[in-house]
Amino acid sequence: MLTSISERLQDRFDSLTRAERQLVAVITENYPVSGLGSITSLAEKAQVSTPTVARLVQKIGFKGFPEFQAQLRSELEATISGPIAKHDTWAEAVPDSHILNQFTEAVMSNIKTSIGQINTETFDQCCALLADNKRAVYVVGGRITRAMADYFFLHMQVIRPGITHIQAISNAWPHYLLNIERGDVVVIFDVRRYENSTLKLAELAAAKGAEIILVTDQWISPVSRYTKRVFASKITVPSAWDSSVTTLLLLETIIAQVQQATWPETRARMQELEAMFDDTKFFRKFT
Amino acid sequence: MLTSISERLQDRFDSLTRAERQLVAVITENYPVSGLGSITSLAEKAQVSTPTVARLVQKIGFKGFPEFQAQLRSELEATISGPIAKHDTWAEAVPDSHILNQFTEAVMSNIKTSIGQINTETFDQCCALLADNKRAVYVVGGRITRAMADYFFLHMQVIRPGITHIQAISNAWPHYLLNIERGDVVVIFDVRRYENSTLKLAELAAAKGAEIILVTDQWISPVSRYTKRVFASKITVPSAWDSSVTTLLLLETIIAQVQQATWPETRARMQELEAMFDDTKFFRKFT
DNA sequence: TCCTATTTGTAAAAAACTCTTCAAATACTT
DNA sequence: AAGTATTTGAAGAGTTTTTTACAAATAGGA
Repeated sequence: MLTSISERLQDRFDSLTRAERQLVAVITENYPVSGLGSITSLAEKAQVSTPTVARLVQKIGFKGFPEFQAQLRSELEATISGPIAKHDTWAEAVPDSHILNQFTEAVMSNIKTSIGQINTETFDQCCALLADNKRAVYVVGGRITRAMADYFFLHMQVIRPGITHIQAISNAWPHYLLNIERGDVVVIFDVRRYENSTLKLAELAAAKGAEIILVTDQWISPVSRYTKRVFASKITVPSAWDSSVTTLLLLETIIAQVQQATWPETRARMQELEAMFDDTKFFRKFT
Repeated sequence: MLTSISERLQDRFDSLTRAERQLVAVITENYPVSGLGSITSLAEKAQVSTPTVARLVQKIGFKGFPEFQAQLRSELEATISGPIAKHDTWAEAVPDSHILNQFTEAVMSNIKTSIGQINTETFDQCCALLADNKRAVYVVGGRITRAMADYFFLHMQVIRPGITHIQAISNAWPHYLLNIERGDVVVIFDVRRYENSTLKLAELAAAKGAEIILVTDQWISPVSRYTKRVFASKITVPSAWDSSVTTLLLLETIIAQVQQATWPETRARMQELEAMFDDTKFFRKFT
């Protein structure tokens, strides 16, 4: 296996010349950042000439400076990224090339990117809106996002009263709009291909003074023109389809947060539900 | 004080254009290493043109790409001299203690554990079964898993004919059973609290000689007594609720794999669907 | 539907960088 | 101390990278 650059430099240090040692000292001192600039700047910092640098990297086995730098970058990547990116933990059981691995890696990366970009203030504000029982909540899903909207609705329904699921795709949605009042919350799901009916619905809801929360993809649905509360998830994966995993993660986090905020009031609802399950014997006893 | 590049990018994210957002996603994903190569390689990775990169860095206040890179290096220097481990991408923007972080970390860990435990042979076999058009496929969801079953159904419906969604909770399911034949595939979703009707349905389906695929949680539904094809996901998170993220990831991977396996036959179906969308103008043009 | 504004990429010019050549400087040997 | 071998940097050739100018494509509005 290829050894790291700093190792190679250390190994050959004895056989190097004065100018080269000077150079190695500079590279090692602030490793590996100092090697990431231009060959010129590195030479200047070490007070040697550029040919000296070029010769050194060739000496330790690279075709040229750019190749040396590329290696440096890839080492850096390995250093910086945590165990997740390196898939050390789970790659062992599954061959790298298997789709399970490829897919999981892509999803992990999507999650990291998307969650990192979320503004926590926006997040907290949205949760506060959803936890406010005085505001009615409407959940709007489209063709693709139907399942996500349904999942969100299902949980929120247990947590709080006054929640309604609107299928933006159906003909019935204008009727729901009649009930929307100023201050109500409308959670809109819209990913590519963005749906015209959803956009129209958003426009009307905004006109009625509703607070709109938009859950969308990295390309951002045009619904965003009616609200500042936007959650954009990265959804591209090695598949003919887009991934909803990041979106689901976001939803579950929102659910957890709202649940926590409303716990005192929700507690009773939850217990009632539990009791109902026990009575009906609809479910098996929790194992 | 000068703000960091990733901050600058995220601050202005809303006001950026499509190509620029693509670019930001790539930069952020493997930050900051991806920005340390040439402008050309960065542009290629993000699938945008080099001028787009040049324009973006100017937009966020640099004279040119080299200056941008210099700043990136100096940030890196500051980061590296400190604890490297702290550098997780999402940890920068989100305080450690925030629920977004706790939740994401828990989910990541669930994913790692669950995907690692999957037997690739079982996985491949299941995909092969689902890709076989000669077998009818039935998808069975319960109360909690309804949304997951629906999501799976929605995608499979596009990929292949002969797929049916059964709500195990409804009264209608015995009728569906009549149609099940030897060799048909029944995909059953069952997480705690395991539902009696689902178990009964599995028993009957097994008696008719159906191939059962079970998607369940870490405690494994009793349906497992009727099949060896079991996918168990870890679903515990810091919440009053269980997480479905890992399950969804599994489903999407199966969808991707089946899609790939049946591509030649599916291609036509997909194109027809696309054409329909274009005709109906139901959706907006993909941005 | 057409028109305007914006966005995006192509292509070529400008700039920067990398590498090679060669001669001067240095170190080493006899 | 002189000769030889090695090391080093200046300079420029050749390459790549960055930037700019402009035209095509796209989106949004009338």
